[in-house]
Amino acid sequence: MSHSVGGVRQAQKQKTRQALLDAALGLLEEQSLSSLGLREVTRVVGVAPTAFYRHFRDLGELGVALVEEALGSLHVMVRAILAEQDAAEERIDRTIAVVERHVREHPAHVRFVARERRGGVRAVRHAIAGELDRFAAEVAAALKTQPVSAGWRDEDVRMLAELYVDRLVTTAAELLDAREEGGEEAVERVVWRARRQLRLISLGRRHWGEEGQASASVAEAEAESGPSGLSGPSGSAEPSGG
Amino acid sequence: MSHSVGGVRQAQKQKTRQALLDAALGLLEEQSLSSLGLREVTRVVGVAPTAFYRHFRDLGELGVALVEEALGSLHVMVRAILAEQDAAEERIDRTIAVVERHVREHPAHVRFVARERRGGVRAVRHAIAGELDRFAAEVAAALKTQPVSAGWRDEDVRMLAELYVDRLVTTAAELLDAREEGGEEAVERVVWRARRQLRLISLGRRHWGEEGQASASVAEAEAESGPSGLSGPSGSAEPSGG
DNA sequence: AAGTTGAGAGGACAGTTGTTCACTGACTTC
DNA sequence: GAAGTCAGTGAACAACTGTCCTCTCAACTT
Repeated sequence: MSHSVGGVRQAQKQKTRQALLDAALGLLEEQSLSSLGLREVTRVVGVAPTAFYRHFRDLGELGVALVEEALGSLHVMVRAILAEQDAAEERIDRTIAVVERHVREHPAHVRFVARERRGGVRAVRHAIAGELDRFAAEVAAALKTQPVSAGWRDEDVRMLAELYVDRLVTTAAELLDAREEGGEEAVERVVWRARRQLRLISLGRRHWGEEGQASASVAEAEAESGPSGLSGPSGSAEPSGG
Repeated sequence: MSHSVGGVRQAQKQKTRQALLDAALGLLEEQSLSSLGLREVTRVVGVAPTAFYRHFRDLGELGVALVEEALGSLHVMVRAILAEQDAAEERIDRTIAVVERHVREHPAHVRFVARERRGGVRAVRHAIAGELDRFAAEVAAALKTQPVSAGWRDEDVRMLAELYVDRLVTTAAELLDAREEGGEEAVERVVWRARRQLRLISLGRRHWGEEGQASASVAEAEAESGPSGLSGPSGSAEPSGG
């Protein structure tokens, strides 16, 4: 048993590594990553500043690790939402309930992602963007299987998924703010708004294709270029060469 | 002329104050407010660190001033969008064009708002939230005058306005990222997506009321409670007492 | 013309920061 | 059981931070 990669040694290392992550996450509740200090983190853990380097090159690297931790558990969440095959209305309620639960159980993670998504550390921004991208891809795949998506172009399903994901992240962040600054009343207001907005989006979705994609001829022209080609029918039309 | 409040004196003061704001805004392109240093700012301007205190108590106060500067000009922008009475499709194109222009002309302001909206400085977060709230109110007032909004409840117009505003802010931030990290192609992708998402929302808006507000009886019950009361019809119903 | 004001300078203060280096000693391997 | 690995230590480093105090001197007031 003691032959393969070390046992107690690596376990203890992982333990302090996790302690560093936890301490950082705690400190990040009231500041942003780019202002967080290395010593500040090690002080909370109760370890020498130099010990930090055994685990991360710098705080940016720790930040990226935090992203994985925060958004990894999120993939579990989306499965929960997409698993059930409810009607549109119940699906919205379930979705929001899951978001509420997630915010309640992982407030620091939610705050971290919301804050650092546009934060001052490039590597972390990219890590979050990448993770949310994977997230959107999952949602898109699930949306595609639903009857409402019949006849939809893949890029359109994807743009809808991205709209949903962004809305959920935003709602989670707002929910968090409301929870600790506005009280029960503010929370209810956020929930109410999120529900209605999702309802409206879902409504737009159901009527997409009827008249949403402009005229038929334009829709055809677009079908060949796609999202990466040009910006479609508009006042400021781009050349199709791209 | 020299009788009333000072002339040259106050003018010079305003000048260095503006220099401090500009310097801070520049430095904030690559870090967040909570990591910005007082000395860092004064060094760029070329004044003594202590001079800072003549204008702001601390960097948080400077941040709030930056919010006003950044979001003040934004109100002009919304007037431009809402002024024209185009058809829905052209309105979307015009809107996005205005956003693109704004991002091109005030990139640092856009980045600042996007970053500090969920940033680590409470006072600044609140300032941004307040300003975006005023902004949403303006949009709501404009939406209300449009024929499509006939029969809409005020809270629903407001929630739509907030959806639009959030989408525009997000789009501006994404546009900025794309512009300086992804090249022309990435910018076009963002524009394409934003256009489609607005289109879908606008579509949902046109069909709101047909079936969007659940059943009639429930819609009635909601009409009395409103957004601040409780969360309306859902699986996890709240008591009406609050 | 004399007196007041206040923006900014400059020095000094105690703390804090990230990073380096040689070190210890419990665990792992042979 | 000897040898080696390596997570964590502790001291020292130069650089930096925000804030305090006293000072100057141009612009203003009367």
